[in-house]
Amino acid sequence: MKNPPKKCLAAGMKRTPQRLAVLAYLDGNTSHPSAEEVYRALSKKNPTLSFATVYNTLNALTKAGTVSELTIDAERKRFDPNTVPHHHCICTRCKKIIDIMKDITVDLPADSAKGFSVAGSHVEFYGHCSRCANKRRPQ
Amino acid sequence: MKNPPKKCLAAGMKRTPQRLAVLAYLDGNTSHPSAEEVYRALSKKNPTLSFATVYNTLNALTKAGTVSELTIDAERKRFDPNTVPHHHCICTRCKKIIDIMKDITVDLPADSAKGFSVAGSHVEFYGHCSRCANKRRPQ
DNA sequence: CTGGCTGCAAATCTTTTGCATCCTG
DNA sequence: CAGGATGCAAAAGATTTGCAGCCAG
Repeated sequence: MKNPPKKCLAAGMKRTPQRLAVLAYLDGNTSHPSAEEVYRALSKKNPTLSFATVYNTLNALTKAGTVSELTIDAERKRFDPNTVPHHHCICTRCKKIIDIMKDITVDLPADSAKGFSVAGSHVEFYGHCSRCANKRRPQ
Repeated sequence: MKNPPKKCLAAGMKRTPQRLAVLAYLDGNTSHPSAEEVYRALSKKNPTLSFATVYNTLNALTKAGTVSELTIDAERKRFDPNTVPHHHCICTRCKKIIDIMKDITVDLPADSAKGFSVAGSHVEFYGHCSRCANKRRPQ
């Protein structure tokens, strides 16, 4: 339960130390980091790591389907190693994003979008996380 | 049904021609335009309109609650004059965003996010719109 | 070896901001 | 008439890209 299977690079992607570092950082990470957060976290131990490589790697991993790009934060892209479809709770106070791994059945109401064929859905719950619900100030 | 009540500027906001133009463009608009689209659409008729004013105005309208800022497109912010909570269908082919004005009941599954108090929710349906479902190429 | 990767810097794109001027209330 | 609003240009932030050198396969 503590060590989910390590992510692997998709076939055809060279196993460079930079890519493996990004992959290791993301693996099992539920903090939905932005590219900058990935860079900052890794540049300490990998002084040569460049911003461009982080972006290139994240984009390559996204294209390969190894990670997902989240459109949840208007200011920047966030990345999620959890590629299983799931939903999110977003704390409007501290901005924390919590994964909801349970299935949620949502049906497109009849007569809503004529002829739209649904392939999937994503639910965002807005509100206060447990910490913020009980405090005056965020986090 | 064709002319929804005209949007008004919030109390305290000066009624400048630029703001009224942005407001008129957005009123009843269901295309979820980005700041650039608003600017491009209006700069033809309002040659003096500046990008900065469009951004300032959109931000002011958002703060006043007159329009909503959508976090649906990873590339840029989009704006929606429809401030009634609603949901969206997103065509993964032509990128069209269709409003779903019907209520959708979504419950946060028990035991999901301990202590999270839900204030609202937003559902995004992914799939193909009617046009794209029947064609080989987008739109 | 060789093409894919990397790091660097410069370029792009989106959005914000400083400031002098303008104009609504 | 005053303070908020505008336009311009520059700044800031996020992301991408060109290119020469490097290294995994």
